[in-house]
Amino acid sequence: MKYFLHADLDAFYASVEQLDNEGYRGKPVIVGGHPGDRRAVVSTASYEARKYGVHSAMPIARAYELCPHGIFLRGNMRRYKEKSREVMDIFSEFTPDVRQISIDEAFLDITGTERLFGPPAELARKLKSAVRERTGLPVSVGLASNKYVAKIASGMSKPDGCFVVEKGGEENFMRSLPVDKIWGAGGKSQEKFKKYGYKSCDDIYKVPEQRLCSIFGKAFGSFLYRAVRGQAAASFDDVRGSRSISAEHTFDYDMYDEFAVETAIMKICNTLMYRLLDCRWQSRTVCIKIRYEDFSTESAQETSERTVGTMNELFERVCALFHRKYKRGRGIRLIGAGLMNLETDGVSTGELFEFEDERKKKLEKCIHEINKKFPNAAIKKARLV
DNA sequence: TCTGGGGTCCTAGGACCC
DNA sequence: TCTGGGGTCCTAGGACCC
Repeated sequence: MKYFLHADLDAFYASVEQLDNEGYRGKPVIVGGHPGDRRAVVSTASYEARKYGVHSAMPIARAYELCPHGIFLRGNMRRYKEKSREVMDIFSEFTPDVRQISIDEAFLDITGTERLFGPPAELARKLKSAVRERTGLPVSVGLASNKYVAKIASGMSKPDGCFVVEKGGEENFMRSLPVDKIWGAGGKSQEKFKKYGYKSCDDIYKVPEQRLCSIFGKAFGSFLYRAVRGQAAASFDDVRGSRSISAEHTFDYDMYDEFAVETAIMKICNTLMYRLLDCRWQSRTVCIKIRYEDFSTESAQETSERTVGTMNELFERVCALFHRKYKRGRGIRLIGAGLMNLETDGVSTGELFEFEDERKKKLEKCIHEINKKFPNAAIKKARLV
């Protein structure tokens, strides 16, 4: 019988800030931007800030209205990644099977660890105090016989808690919950639940799988059927296949100047290319994303025979897509680009790099290495300065 | 108060092949 | 003269997560 623990750091970015700055402790900390940062949103709000109604994804301007005396910070990803690493390392001391699913949470397969750490609840207690003592961070924990229920359980235990779902109790546990606790059912699905009169998971439990599938589509219908029964989601344990990387930029003001948009695209391609070099993957598919002033969003992608070799090539391909897709005269709110269907490097598609390309490729690698070693030197294309 | 950035997965339709 | 069914790949858009 399998047993899983889901660990989730509480208000992670805000907690790190409070750890690093004594003056922030016990105060409402809001990470995401400064008041006055146009179009910024809340990334994380400390529990003190949540009391004022501030929450993730809320515009900073709104958060400032609700909590004008709050401490507003832009955040420091490098520091958060560092703390995340420390925590994940501690998790690894409890089981070799740690699956990190985001910067601040992970699943631990703790099947068969009883002899070392005692029963699951005891292990959870030890894990929580190890994280607290060695990193200073609070973590919430959920325990159950599958990952899905463990995840829901940790949510119930927040903040700084531990929630155990006993073996065999998964179904009753799920049925007792309101539909807004279903992980994987967001705003659109909640609206649909309302429309059909589903208030609790038990309401959904009573609906036949076929009917759920006809209402919500095949995959999501089956997912719901299993979820309210406390069963593991099928898609949960498998290895992910295709991967992608992307970068985007929201302009402070809607942009009408195509040259300026191209410059933004160049910056984005620059970032993407270096990230591609870092992860040592390859891609033949590039994509563009345009969000207009009315928030409507369009995207286009194109797959070619050739893998993307240089920053210039990427830039040209993304620009071509942009000009094909862009509806002239409309204000652009956001521009983004990405590389999809990443394949492992080395299984090279035998591209015929011309001499010049090979040379550029090497040059880009060198510049990247230098920039990594000397972050302050920042070698850039003239257009990006 | 207008709504970030970086991802994953699903769906539906079209092209193309057998 | 139009027509079937299945499989795969690609594309655009949408939902969702942290």
